[in-house]
Amino acid sequence: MSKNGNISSSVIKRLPRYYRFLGELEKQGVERISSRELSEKMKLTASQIRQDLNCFGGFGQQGYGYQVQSLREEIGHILGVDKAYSTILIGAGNLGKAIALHINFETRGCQLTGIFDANPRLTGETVGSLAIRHTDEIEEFCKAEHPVIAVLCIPKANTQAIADKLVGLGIRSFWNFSHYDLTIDHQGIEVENVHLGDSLLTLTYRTSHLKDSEEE
Amino acid sequence: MSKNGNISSSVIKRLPRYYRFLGELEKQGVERISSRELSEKMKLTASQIRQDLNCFGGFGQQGYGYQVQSLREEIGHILGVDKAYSTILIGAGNLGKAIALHINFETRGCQLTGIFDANPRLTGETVGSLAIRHTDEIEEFCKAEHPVIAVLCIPKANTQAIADKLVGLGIRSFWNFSHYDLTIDHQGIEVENVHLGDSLLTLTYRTSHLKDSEEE
DNA sequence: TAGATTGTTAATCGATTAACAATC
DNA sequence: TAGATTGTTAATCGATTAACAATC
Repeated sequence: MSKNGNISSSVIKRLPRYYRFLGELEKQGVERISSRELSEKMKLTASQIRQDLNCFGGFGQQGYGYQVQSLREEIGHILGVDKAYSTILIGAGNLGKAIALHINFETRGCQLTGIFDANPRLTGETVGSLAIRHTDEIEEFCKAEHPVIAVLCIPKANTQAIADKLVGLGIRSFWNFSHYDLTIDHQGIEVENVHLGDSLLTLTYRTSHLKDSEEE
Repeated sequence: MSKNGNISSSVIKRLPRYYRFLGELEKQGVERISSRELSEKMKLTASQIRQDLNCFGGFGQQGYGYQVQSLREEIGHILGVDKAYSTILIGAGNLGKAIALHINFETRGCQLTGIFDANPRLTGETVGSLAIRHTDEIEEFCKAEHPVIAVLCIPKANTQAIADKLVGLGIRSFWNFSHYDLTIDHQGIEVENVHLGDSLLTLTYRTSHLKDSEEE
């Protein structure tokens, strides 16, 4: 069904957004949509939408547009929402707990199976439906459960060492929230660095450069 | 000091990362660095670094490189780390609390001055050094304190309405964590949408397309 | 001075937009 | 059939990289 070839990373970054908008439309009972209509909602050009969707195959019908439901399903399938990658979270501080509780892993092809923290006082405390385990148990857990994705909510000083160890234990992808740019040399390991601080700082930049606030 | 002109948004997005790396180098006691050395650490081309830094002015010295400390200070100043924009946070659920506690607002030109939640049971509870207020108090608070930035950690259904109201109360920038693409029509309002779910979903995509795991 | 490295211009690459023939 | 809208190719735009003269 999908043409594939080599999809540019900018297209891939837009895919979850298409998926969300189509989900919204589906909820509203919209059955078909043209690239022009969708472009108005998403503030993209219709050209770009057609170009993007065509990377993967001809999902539309000429003269008609796109079937909302089936297009959403196709994109979801491409993204992998129907997977169930076993996922562990390391670091059950404020942010770790919030991520565990706030993110719907299941609808994104992941299944949170373990939460770990180095602080023994947290061991046994539950977060959602999972009990926090001590980090000493990670190795055993990985050998038994073979998690594929690790969410890192730990201080930056430990990040690289822990990630390297996890690679040895079979982790193939990292969702990294520590204030550290994780890089893994091993082939075939994926890293998604999330820098919330950077995000805020660009907002500060734009706030201080607003047209009507030329200060200095 | 800065040339300015019109800086492309891709350069601006890289600025906080430069700032972090230079901070790290400064901590390590490194005094000077060449674009080539920095390019190796940051996995960029030396060309791009020189190109980026030159948008703002000649921070380097030919034959020598860049002074780490002063370059960092310059970039920090451009980003606005020395501002103190009064910032409010709406929605003190798991994520809201974690953001309030986990993000160092001060080092990013912001000052968290108020936390609000619609749930009256949370009113009075403290998060860090701030007591949660009821959302009914937002209007009064804004009229007295004139906050500039709002962090939105609220359900997507309410986001647009609350944001519109906040614009009327003087908020000029939004850091939006709700699962909703906030758009503001008013001129001169900045929005930074953070979609953590999208970030995870692209990681799921890449996990399912790893070279060694061609499944179907 | 010779060596190093920037600032800056030119060349390349990739992504976005425009246009239109194909087709439902 | 006529009208609408896609799929796809060509044109444009912008961002990255390469090259090198300027200069510390």
